[in-house]
Amino acid sequence: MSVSLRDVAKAAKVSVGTVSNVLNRPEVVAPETLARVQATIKELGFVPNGFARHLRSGQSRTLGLIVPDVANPFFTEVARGVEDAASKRDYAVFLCNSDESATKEDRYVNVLIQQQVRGVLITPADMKSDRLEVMRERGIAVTLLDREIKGRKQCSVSVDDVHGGQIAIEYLAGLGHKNIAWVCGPESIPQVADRGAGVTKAAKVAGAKIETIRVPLMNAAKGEEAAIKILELDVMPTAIFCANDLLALGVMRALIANKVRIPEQVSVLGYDNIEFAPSAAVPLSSIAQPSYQMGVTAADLLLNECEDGENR
Amino acid sequence: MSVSLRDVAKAAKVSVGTVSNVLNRPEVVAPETLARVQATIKELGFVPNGFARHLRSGQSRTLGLIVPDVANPFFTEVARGVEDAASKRDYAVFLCNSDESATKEDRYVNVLIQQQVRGVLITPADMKSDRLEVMRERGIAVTLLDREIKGRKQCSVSVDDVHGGQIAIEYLAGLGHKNIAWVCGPESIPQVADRGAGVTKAAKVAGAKIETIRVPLMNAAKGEEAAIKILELDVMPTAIFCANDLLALGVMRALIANKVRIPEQVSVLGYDNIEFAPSAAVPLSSIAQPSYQMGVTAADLLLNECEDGENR
DNA sequence: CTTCGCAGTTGAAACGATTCATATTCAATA
DNA sequence: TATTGAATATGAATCGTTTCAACTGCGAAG
Repeated sequence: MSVSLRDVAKAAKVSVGTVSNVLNRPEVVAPETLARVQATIKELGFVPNGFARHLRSGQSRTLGLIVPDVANPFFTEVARGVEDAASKRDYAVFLCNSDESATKEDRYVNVLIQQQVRGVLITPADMKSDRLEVMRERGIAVTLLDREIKGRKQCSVSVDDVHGGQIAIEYLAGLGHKNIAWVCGPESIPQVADRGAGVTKAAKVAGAKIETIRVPLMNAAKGEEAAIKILELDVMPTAIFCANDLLALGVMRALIANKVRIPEQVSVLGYDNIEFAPSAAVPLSSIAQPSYQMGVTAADLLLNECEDGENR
Repeated sequence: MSVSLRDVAKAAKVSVGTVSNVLNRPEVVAPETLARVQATIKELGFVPNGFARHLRSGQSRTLGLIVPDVANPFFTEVARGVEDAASKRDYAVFLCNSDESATKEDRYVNVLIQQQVRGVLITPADMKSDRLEVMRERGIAVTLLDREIKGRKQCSVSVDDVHGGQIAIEYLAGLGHKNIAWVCGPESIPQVADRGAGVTKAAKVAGAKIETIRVPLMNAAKGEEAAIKILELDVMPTAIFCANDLLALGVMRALIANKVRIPEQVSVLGYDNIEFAPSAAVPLSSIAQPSYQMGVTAADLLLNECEDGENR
């Protein structure tokens, strides 16, 4: 059915080895042979079989990218960065969605191993598993995205979330706010914990009072709930800092429904600066993360590791 | 380095054929042999090499999904649907982002052919190319997503956009609106053209007057521009229907900035019902598309085609 | 007139699975 | 006891590439 390298060789009256050279090391083939073989390839519409191609060397030109939520604009931005960087170096990317579920994550890790990906970029759903170890052992390079494991030799790309939390509070304190609500998710998410640490640290320096409102999930609906809790406080804060933009959008929605004017009566600050933040009816201020750049950096780091290993 | 089927065979003291059977046709293997081999597989951490695996049969268990924009929530929803349906049938999905560029699309089609995907779901950037033909010839099943090609035998999944446009106008007319603005993108996008046709048709029936505002791109910034144009009209419409939610969000933002109250003074209706529509500070009404379901349906359709071909 | 080196080319072996015709075992039947 | 057949297990051939040692010409050096 499909045209094989052998067919090309026969049609161009050369050996299979020569056709392979035309594909992979054109500089060693005599110019006229090269031209003739290339013409034949085009004529027959030959596309090399990726399976067989790297079966021998055991090396593909594909990467895996496992994110906890493709629907989160933050991660789609990261994915674009990864994809662009990979494309530039002629790699293709398998984008996988773990939905924060360890089970799905395991499934995908397995699929990626079967597909013999060269490396994997992952934001792991949990930090305990030995998944990463398993991949390492198979010689698959792994880079962590937006999550870090202390005490392990392991590439990772993440931003300084402690610093991010600090920036936020410093910004609000600079506007004169002394009474700030901090709306966040579970402490178990490292980013939340880090941003929280930054908040505490900066609040102490600025002499601001922080009221922490913790919700179990970081989406708009939970943001609304958080806003209700804030409205019930004895002393209404003058500013609200949310651990991500979805929370912030929910908070704003509930506040507006309760006739609270933003930003006149209360300021709201988000985190991530997703594409929709400025598109909200009341534009949301937000701490930006260099999401696209994180993707690019992570992919480059990973590919460097892959190709380093090659020359050893 | 990596554990091969042969290693497992040796360790379990059976032949390679038996190990292969354990993997693919466990019912023909004697229970105790089965157990022993499975134990060995687990012990050695063996994961079959996908390349070699389907080299023989020429059939992988992977699909490709090419969308014009992963950052668009509509497409991420579709992607989730595709992924879930594929997972259920034990297929993995390569998610590719063409950015509406024919060049990137070509690149990905090639990558997918090399990866020997079983089938491809695609929302083609342009309708002229012979990409689809090329894949067909190689025996790769193709299903169109949200775009249709007339006069070709070709599976496709899309919603009736003419009907969608009609529904929108009927809804607004039912609320008493007789003077409606239709904010849309270029006529060259089939969905826009179809929705426009529905708008015209329903307006005639309802006796409503339609003012068409056309912008070159369908994002929030262009929505703002459209709103400015609407404010400059001699007769201000009482309702605005936008070709997608991003446009609608932009329109709402500009209206609010100009002290127009929604929905008291003017109603705004979007299309797609993206996740952020209800999260906007003024919740946006929107014509829903069954995006997730479209993904599921398309994937099932494609897989049926793939597996049909198998039994011929 | 050898010998050497170089550029180009060749084709068999290898990669790691699946497949399938063949072999083995063992119990039931003649 | 001999024959048959069902249930299992075997292992060589195969898929489409890459790799690499060996080969072929051929001009230059000795």
